Amino acid sequence: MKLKIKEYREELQLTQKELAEKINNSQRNISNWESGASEPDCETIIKLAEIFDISIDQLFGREPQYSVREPAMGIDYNILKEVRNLTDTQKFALMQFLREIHY
Amino acid sequence: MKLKIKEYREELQLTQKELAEKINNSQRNISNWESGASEPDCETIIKLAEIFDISIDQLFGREPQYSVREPAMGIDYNILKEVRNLTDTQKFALMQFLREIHY
DNA sequence: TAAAGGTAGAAATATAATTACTAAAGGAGG
DNA sequence: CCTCCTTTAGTAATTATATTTCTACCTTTA
Repeated sequence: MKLKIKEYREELQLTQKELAEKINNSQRNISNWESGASEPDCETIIKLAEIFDISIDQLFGREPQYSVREPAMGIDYNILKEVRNLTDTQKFALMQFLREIHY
Repeated sequence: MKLKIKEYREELQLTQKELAEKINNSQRNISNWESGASEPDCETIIKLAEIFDISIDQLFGREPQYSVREPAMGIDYNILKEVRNLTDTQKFALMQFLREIHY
């Protein structure tokens, strides 16, 4: 069984190493899971679904289950969704804001 | 991680042995999975969800319908990278900013 | 009380996951 | 073109975990 880890990781533009750090695991394990050489345990499967903000069924490559209630979005995804809707001018303002946050 | 195998098995009024036969496995393994002593692999997890006629999320003890989202395509790479490096506190500030930015 | 069905303890074994080292592949910049 | 750097994956050793086997303990029922 090969979970759809690579697909969702790349969607978030994370490297294997970055994803590994987010779930306290090794880059090599991410590689193994993505290739199907091994499988993450159930606890890790949940972590992955949470980071990708998808259902476990989706991570397993099954049909998404359409939600009736408000989806429990992850904070990263909420931000990305907002950013996508910005105009170029607003994006410029956002970049300035990000610079201020850093320094 | 303890999957909700026992609950759904009993709902179907199956013994561990009967369930084991349905998925070509041993009674002892069912026992181990139910107690949390071990975990079934991903392929078996799918088999179980199919026999119980539930989502994998339900088998994991999550809400029947968790979250669904569209693919995050077309995000500006630089912004995405910046956002990812923020602390949680900074992310909250950013969300505030994003809400204000489009009035 | 005996017998049968259902489940789980303990220990040995088998199998799989994880790690560590490292090399290949692909880009960025000199 | 060359070199450095990043990203990913091959191999093999190690570690961890699942699985098996044998069996004992319940509970039910005749």
